[in-house]
Amino acid sequence: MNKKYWLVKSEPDVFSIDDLQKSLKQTTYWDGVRNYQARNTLRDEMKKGDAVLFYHSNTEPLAIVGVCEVVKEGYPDFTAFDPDNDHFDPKSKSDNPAWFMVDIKFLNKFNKPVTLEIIRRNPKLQNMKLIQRGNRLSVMPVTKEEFDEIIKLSK
DNA sequence: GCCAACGTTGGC
DNA sequence: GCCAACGTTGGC
Repeated sequence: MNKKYWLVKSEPDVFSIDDLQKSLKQTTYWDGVRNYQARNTLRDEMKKGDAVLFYHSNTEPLAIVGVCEVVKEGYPDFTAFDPDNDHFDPKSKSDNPAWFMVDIKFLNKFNKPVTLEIIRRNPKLQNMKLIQRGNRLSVMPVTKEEFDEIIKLSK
């Protein structure tokens, strides 16, 4: 089974890589994704052991800040069922869930965050979905080559 | 099924 | 805080 590579975005004010590192077992459920394309990725494509780049959005600096891994594959995002939860969605029923999530575990935090600016300037990273115009996906695929290049840049 | 209005994302 | 880009909603 070939390992795959992904990138997830998070606003550090809401949930940062440090929050992940401090979480119980350094693991969290990746809830609140309410976009169908990202939902399909979470539900169908992300597999245990896949590597995930952790990106900080809406902050300074905008950067990929570390790596985590998928430890539990797609299952219903239960926060959609709870009317008191910010991510509540009445369209999603427990017997027919609309939204899914995976569990991710902290692996490491980069000594040198790889900023959006560095990524934009790197010829090998021009095809990353992250820097494509108008990209708003919060979960997206990354190629092995892109992943390896990001790791190289983080050292 | 079209498309205008609206809400959200996220870089700047 | 602004606003471009884009997804979703809902009237028709």
